[in-house]
Formats: sequence, structure tokens, C-alpha cells
Amino acid sequence: MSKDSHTEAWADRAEATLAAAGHRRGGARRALLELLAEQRCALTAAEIEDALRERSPRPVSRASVYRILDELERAGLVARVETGQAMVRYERSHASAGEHHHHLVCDGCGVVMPFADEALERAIDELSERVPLAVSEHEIVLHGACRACAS
Amino acid sequence: MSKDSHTEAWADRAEATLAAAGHRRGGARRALLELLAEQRCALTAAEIEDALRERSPRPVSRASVYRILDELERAGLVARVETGQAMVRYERSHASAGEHHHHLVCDGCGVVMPFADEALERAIDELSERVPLAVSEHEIVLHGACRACAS
DNA sequence: ATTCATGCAAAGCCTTTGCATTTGT
DNA sequence: ACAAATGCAAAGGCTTTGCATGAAT
Repeated sequence: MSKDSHTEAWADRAEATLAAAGHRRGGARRALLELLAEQRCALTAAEIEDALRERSPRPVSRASVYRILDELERAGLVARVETGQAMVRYERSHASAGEHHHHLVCDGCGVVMPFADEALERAIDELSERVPLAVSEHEIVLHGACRACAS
Repeated sequence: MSKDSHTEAWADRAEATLAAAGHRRGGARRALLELLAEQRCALTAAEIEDALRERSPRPVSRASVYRILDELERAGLVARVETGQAMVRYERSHASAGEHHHHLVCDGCGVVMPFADEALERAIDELSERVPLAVSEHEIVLHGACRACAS
């Protein structure tokens, strides 16, 4: 299965989920879904707006970017990622994308990279049992210097 | 050692650190340091401003709250905590407080609680070696429902 | 006496909302 | 036709900055 069909599959499923929830299909949302489908890591609202302006014949307004992201987030299709940078980031939710990862943030240049670690997930699962909270989500961010910034 | 002397010790050390860096001692910063010294978990800027208004004969202005927090953060005495809520939170940095913890956030009522787990820290330390980033910090947030909100 | 710390008010920036228009069903 | 989706512009809310005043060394 090619990368394109795999990512488009996510966009299709997301749109279908929303349609089932009584939403109509719109061009702005479709463009945003396809953009998110291609990403391997989280984007800010501004990055999304810029990317859509470059690729789309008719760009998506800022208000729609935020409204659509909010809608997708409430539907559990998109997750908000807090990296400690100025702006919030957004990416396909782990549940909807069938993938689970966390984030590395370079405090020098601001680049954000995904990573996954099974031992870490095990530790999270185990401690989740012993904590005074019915845990539903977890977010882990590692800060430091990327290779380019460290040298 | 009583809790008061322990927490005041942190405020004293923090002030001394800043003095050594060429800063003068001011009433607003002293009040903010003493407030942070007493906390067992992170506060928002608004919570800090309110707390200082209640206790202090002369409250601390909002601008000073933000300026002082920024100054303390750059000095490594205070750490910013992102809980996925509307506002950023601040607390004594782990390095300066000689303590290390992470956060549980109830998505129902917004309460924030600290927790610590050794196995989790081990997992973080180990994976930090294998990741394309010279890791200096990490932040972990567990979301879910607290006991009151779950029932 | 200097120079930093602080307060007040205004400005900034990201995000959200109101309203009119376009588009999907 | 009706209601949702979208664009534009204005409003909101948290945070930062400019400038004048007060305090520390």
C-alpha cells in the first residue's frame, strides 16, 4: 500500500466519521484533512494556514482552520500537542491514525520530531493503575538540542 | 526541619542566585518567591496574581507577575508547565527545588496534581540515549478523570 | 546618584465569535 | 429550500511592552 493511499484513507475515514455525525462535506475541511493526513508530525494553525494557501487554488480562511481543527478535535480525529512553544500544534489523533508517538522538541531551532518507545508506554500503563486519576490520555515531550543545534 | 523553613530556604536561595546575577531585591519578587515556595504544584499567572492580592498589603501588578516569572524561568528557578488547559502554569524548577515530579490533570474539573514514578524516569533516561536529541528536560502529563469527577 | 524594579496602561498576538454569503444535501 | 460550511472582519483573552515612578545599592 502506497503512502498516498494510506494517508488518504485516513482523510476519507475522518470525513466519513463526520458525515455519520451529521456534518456535510466542505472543500475547506477536505483540504485540511488531506494536509493532516500527509504529515508525520504536528503542525501549528499558522503552518496549516500557510500550507493550504500554497497548495490550494482557493486558500482556507484562518477562522475555518481553527473551527475545523476544533471540530476534528471534539470528534477525536485530531489531537492538540503542547510543545512548550508559542503556539499549540495539531496532528491526527493516535486512536484515529492507528499509531502512537510522542515528541522531541529542539529548544534551539524549534523543530519537532516524533518518537515512540515501548518501555516508556509500559511504564505509563503500569503507573496509570496506581494514580488517583482514571487516565485516558498521556502526553510526553522531551526537550533538548537537535543534532544541528548541538554542534 | 519545618515546612516553612524548608520552603523559605528555596526563596532565599532563589533570591541569592538572582542577586549573584546582578539583580536587586524587590518586594514584588520576594512576595512571588515566597508564594511559589509554599506551593506543592504549579499555578497559573492569574492564580499567582490573585493569591498575592489576597495576602499582600500591596498587591503585585500583572506585568510584574509575568516579568518576574520570565526572569525566574530564564534563571532556571521556575519551570513552565503545559497542562493542555487554557493557561500556562509555573512552579519551582525540579533542579532548584531538589525534587522531580510530573502532572495529573483532571479534564473534568481542571485540578492539577503532582506525581512521581521511578520506573517512568528510568524509561525516560534510557530512551534519551537513543534519540536524535541531546535531551535536557522532559515533561509528562496524564489526562483523565479525578475521583470526584469519575463518580 | 545610578540603575534596576515596579505599576499602569496600551499594544500584541493567537484564537474565537458574529454575521453575511456560499455550498451541500 | 434549508441548514451547514466558509470567509471576512471584529472582538476576546492571555501575555508583553513602553514609559514614568519608586526603591535598592
